[in-house]
Amino acid sequence: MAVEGAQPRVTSRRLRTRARLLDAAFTVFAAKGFGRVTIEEVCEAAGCSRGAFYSNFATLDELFFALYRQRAEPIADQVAGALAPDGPGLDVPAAVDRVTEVLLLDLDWLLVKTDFLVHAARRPDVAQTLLEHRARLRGAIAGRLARACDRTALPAALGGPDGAARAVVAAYDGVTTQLLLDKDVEGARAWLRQLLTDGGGTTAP
Amino acid sequence: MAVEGAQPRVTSRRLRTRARLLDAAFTVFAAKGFGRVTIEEVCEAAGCSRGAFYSNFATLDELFFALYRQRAEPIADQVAGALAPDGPGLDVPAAVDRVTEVLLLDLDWLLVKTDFLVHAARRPDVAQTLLEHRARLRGAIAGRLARACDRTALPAALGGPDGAARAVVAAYDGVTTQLLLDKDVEGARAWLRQLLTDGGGTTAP
DNA sequence: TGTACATCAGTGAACGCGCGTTCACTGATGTAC
DNA sequence: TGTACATCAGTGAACGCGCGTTCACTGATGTAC
Repeated sequence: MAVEGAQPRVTSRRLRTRARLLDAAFTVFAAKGFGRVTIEEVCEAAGCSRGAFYSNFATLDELFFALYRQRAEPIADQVAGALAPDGPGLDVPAAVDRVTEVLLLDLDWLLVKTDFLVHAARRPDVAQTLLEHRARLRGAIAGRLARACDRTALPAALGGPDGAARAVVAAYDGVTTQLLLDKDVEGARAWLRQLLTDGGGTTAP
Repeated sequence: MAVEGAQPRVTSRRLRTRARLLDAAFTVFAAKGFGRVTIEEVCEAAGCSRGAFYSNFATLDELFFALYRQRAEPIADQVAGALAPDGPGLDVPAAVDRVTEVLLLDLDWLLVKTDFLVHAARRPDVAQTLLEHRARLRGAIAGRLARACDRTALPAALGGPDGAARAVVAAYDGVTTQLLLDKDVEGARAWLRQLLTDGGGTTAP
């Protein structure tokens, strides 16, 4: 009779519906942009009724946020993985390629992520979540750079591993902007590789 | 009797209404984001009827585009002005401060600009306009760097004035992303100053 | 400069669609025996 | 394992608001004399 954790039997059916809604949301948000999507469209793409939507989410905002979490969280792990030591020193070109693979693989995701950014920019609490996610990424990069620091001279202007990590993140953000417009994924990768490899200070003359 | 240029007497009244709509649009778009704004809201903020809106613009999209052009076009000029030679060499810190003043002055504008970016990312023709605007900015920077190039050694990784200009633009874009989240304008300026000043290779040891 | 006129920018009421939201129901899923 | 039951996830019709769009009108603005 006690209400317990108020966890009302999370059935597999429910899980499936939720997953279908999230997948559909990604497709529809990527195609049209968050602001132009209706609940009805998401439901149609997910192949379920609007009632099913309301059974799982209170608002489109909530679905959007859930979608962001679902997709963004694995990415920080993957980046950390891509930076895992492959030896005593840091093979900058290889690491850059691996990280780029994770961060710039999917134009649709960049689109949704940027939608989420402008959304977050107007809601301090959402911005907080995004800042924390970014801090995790930056931390992984800074940590890796710090460990490699004795072998790899970082340009002084960057101000240590922490500043360098900040610069790397800014480079990725900057290249994302360009990428959204020219859709030239290969160009973006090549550019980043050049900037971060030669700029990173690993190559001896 | 001939239709002539079909330019039907652009009255001052019309000009005033149009300007009011554009100003209102900026306020409302900045506050809520393009996707969440209604024609009615813009009209209310502009203090005119919806009929007046339709007399001046066909769609919200059209108004948004007009707003972008109106605000973005002077900026390229201002950046070019801020980079005008103040002597034979290039005073990097001063130039960076002046450009930053133009590009990162107004958080509301960054918000609207980013909205416009994601909008453009889904419409190739709009993206083209934005790419051209960015090319103008980049060209102004590259030109200035080229002229100063004999005195100022650019890091080789950047690949000449053109590549360096690209890097500078990416740095601004990257810092914009961070700025939208943490709203720390002063921090962003300081960071850019450090990165571009010391990284630019002007300071002799 | 003043007046009479023509045009057309802007008004605001009216229409109706699209979509968010609700809710009585149905049948899928999990539980108890 | 099979059956009977209870729950609750998901259905889809219905409601109604908000807003895009239209249009007959009014009065501001510019023109001609």
